Amino acid sequence: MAVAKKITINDVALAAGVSVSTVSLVLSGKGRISSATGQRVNDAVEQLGFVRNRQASALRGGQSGVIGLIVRDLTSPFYAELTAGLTEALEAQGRMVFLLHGGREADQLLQRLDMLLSQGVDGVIIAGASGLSNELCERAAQKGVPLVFASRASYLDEADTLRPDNMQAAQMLTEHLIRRGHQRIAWLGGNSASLTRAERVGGYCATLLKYGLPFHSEWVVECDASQKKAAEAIGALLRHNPTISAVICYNEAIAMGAWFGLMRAGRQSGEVGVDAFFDHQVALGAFADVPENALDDLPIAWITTPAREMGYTLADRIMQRIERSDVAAGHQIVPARLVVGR
Amino acid sequence: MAVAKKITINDVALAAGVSVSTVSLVLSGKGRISSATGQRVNDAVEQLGFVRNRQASALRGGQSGVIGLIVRDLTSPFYAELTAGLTEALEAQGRMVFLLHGGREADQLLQRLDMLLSQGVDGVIIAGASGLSNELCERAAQKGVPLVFASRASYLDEADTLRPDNMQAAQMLTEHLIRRGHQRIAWLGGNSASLTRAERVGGYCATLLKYGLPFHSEWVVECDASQKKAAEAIGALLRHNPTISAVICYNEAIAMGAWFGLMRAGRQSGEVGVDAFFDHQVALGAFADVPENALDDLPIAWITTPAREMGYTLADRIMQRIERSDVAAGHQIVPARLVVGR
DNA sequence: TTGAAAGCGGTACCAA
DNA sequence: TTGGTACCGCTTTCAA
Repeated sequence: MAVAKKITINDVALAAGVSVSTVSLVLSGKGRISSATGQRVNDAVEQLGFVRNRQASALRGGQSGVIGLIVRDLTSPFYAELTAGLTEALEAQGRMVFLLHGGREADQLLQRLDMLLSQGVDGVIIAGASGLSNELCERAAQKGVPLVFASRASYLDEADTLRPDNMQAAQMLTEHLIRRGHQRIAWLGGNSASLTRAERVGGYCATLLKYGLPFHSEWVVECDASQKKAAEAIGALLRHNPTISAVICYNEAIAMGAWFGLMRAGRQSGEVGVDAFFDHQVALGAFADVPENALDDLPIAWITTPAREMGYTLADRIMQRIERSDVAAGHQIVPARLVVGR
Repeated sequence: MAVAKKITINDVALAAGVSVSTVSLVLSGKGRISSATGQRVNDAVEQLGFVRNRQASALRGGQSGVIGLIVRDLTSPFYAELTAGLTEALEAQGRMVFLLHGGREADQLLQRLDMLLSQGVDGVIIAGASGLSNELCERAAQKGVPLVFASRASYLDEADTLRPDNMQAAQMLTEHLIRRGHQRIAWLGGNSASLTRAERVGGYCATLLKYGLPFHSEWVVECDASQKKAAEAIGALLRHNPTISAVICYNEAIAMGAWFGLMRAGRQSGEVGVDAFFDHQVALGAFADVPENALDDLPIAWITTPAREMGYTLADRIMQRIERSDVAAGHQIVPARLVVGR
């Protein structure tokens, strides 16, 4: 299978017996072309297996049809889902995604941005940057390339940002538990240095206050995302505060561990019936990255950020910015979704 | 922040007081350039904030520095990890990844391949295709673009393929359990239509035979990737075959469910001591996609395919194919890694 | 060691 | 409705 000579519009023009400009017009659907010529050109394209070279077309001034994406950690389900949503939406429009990975540091990001710019992307999305962004914004603006941020918390102040509503998510979850009759609700997991967590805890706390329910700082427990640690932590928490009737878990791992911990505690105290296995006296709520999680067999109320839809929204947003320069940069907030386990 | 005039090598040449060809030479490090001129050019580049337009450079004949990746499902941890590894390795070389998503059907793949080709990629990787690939291979070969497949099982016969060694993985896991003294080992999970599963079951079965251990087809149980179903299935399995002392689980969800099932069974039979919680009489082994799983607190022997390293290897392989056309296409097999839980 | 100029594959303006 | 042609930004002979 030898490498065939590259097929260009010249070849197509020759085969169709027209000029290159005509071929170009047919390809882009512009100009008024007689259907006869159009037909002949398309036949030639088909026959020769011609694929249009977008680099050349972009070079001349058109759009490249490519969006650059710099994502902090593809391995995290949240970003994986977001990326999937973004590429899906973009592909549906015949556009593509340039994927760059990692880079928390400002200069690394800048370098990656340059890579994208040098490839002639139409727009850039940075998912999961935490640091400030002035330099980045300037560089992109200088090149006339729109830049949009997507993150999990409200780090950036001036940039065009899409982010989940962490407070509202925590409120929804807390309210759900309250409506289920819980009055003494604790918090388990996360690191107090996390902004996402801070926003969530804020929502939790505000909701308690709103309903006139007690808030104790000892009921907000930090914990690594390890099942074992979570199991131990919830055990200790309940031992010291036996009146707690519901616990909000910071993420899946914490929730799993908490559930184990409850089971163990139940057994040890000998208070639980035979089928307490799927039925606890302490209710759990939890934040989860992805809805279709393998853990959704658990009797837990999950609240999730629709990461895939964030991807769709991002696609819309960046396309708007690309197509109309008058779109104002601003913050857009994505609401969370409650999933009540069986 | 107005859009500054685009800066080209012409501007750089002007600023440095040399010709464009000289600038080009300096940029690509070719030609013999006096260090004085080189310095002046680099200064100008720095000052103007020039970024080289790779589309133009690729158009003229150079490489684009871009690898196309079509991945079946980014949302699967395995492919996410693989993608992360690939981009990481490629970025380290100053190259980039075009990400395309989905497309199991042959014509969808073909269409996506065309998108990549039209962007002038240097090579294409398809991760997770199951169908045959003749058309794809031809199309790529016709364009002179190397094509490499990465998959989880040996679907493709003639193509250049990288894949995990499912048989060996199953062998390792089975042998591990045997060395731990288990003689009656069952299999739980997966769908019999899955080729990956077939390869794994093959390895499991072969190892049993090799050690002269009993194999019963009733001990190989199909099961959806649901915790609840897995818990029920393992319960039924052990009820009917109480002599089974170890179970190999097809994936994480199955393993989790199996573990629950064991716990429940233990409680119901009342045979287990108080701390049987982390200590079962039936041992579990499991396949897992990603090593650093939240589940690794469980006392389970995991076997994982090093997906990230598969990404690195893929990067190497495609680069070889790009740089030297004499590299033979062939199958390359990635060994698995055993992780013995605490 | 450096410069001039001819493309790479398209697009789009201006004529015909 | 079509064709001719000057570019887009860069690389690469070939001369100077």
